[in-house]
Amino acid sequence: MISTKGRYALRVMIDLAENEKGQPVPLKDIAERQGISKKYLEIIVKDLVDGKLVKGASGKGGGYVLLRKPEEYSIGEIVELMEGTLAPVACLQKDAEECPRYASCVTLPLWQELDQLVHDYLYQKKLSELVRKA
Amino acid sequence: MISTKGRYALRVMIDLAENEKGQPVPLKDIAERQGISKKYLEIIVKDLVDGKLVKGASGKGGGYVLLRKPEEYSIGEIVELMEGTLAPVACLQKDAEECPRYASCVTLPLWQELDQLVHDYLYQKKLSELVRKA
DNA sequence: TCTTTCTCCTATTGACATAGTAGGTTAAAG
DNA sequence: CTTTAACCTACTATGTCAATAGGAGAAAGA
Repeated sequence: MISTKGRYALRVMIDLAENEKGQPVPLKDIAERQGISKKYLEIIVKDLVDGKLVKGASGKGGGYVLLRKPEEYSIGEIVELMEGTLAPVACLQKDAEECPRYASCVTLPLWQELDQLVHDYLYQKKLSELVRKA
Repeated sequence: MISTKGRYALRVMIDLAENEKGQPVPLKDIAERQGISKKYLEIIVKDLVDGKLVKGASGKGGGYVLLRKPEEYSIGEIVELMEGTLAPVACLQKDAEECPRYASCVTLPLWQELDQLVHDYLYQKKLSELVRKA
């Protein structure tokens, strides 16, 4: 299940794509438009900055800006950054400890196929597809 | 992310399909074969009984039996029973409180499509496809 | 009948994640 | 040099996960 962090982050990215007119977009404005506490958004946007998806500008006239064009962001990378993983089961996570049943596991192919399905869907989908054009 | 409950339940169902020879299969045997604590499996199997996926028989010679043929169980119904939902986001759960952004939500179609994708994949897949034939 | 072998039931627990809140400090523009 | 905004550290309530513990009740075989 995708948490608020992943869902809110996506809405922030969409908001940035919709409202950035060359100028940085202040978090306060995003919080108001989206109806999400600014304090909580700070945590989320920090992750987006650390993940190199957006850039922050301090001071008056500051705010956040996208680093690429909306069509160059996949939904998958946004969500995966926030959630840590898209894997449907623990054993398919990147840092998963090796499962002793790995070689004989009957259910593994099922989870792998599901993982692939979700991954493909979310990485093929671009941010630009969710942006309401003004 | 699918929890141990869902994954273990699936393994129990597979174990039942593989080892049931007209006789009930004791939980002790399943626990040993699968390397899962019998105590924990009791919780899981109780959910399977309540969900009418298996039947329990008390007393000596007792154990658990499938109520249908393996090809008549979809993986989806097993996992969904254990997890409560397959929905990727809270607002798509059956008992979800109505979201005030429902009508205008830009991300909703994305989650709906993802939900459909996962649902279709897991419901089309049958238990019989995971059973090792002796 | 009595013992064994099972299922079935209630309660508890440690660890961790989620979804925030609170209160400040630093950076930059005007 | 004041305003505005990002940035940083810490804290906390609540809930879920993944079990464990200790039995009671049901049914079959000796």
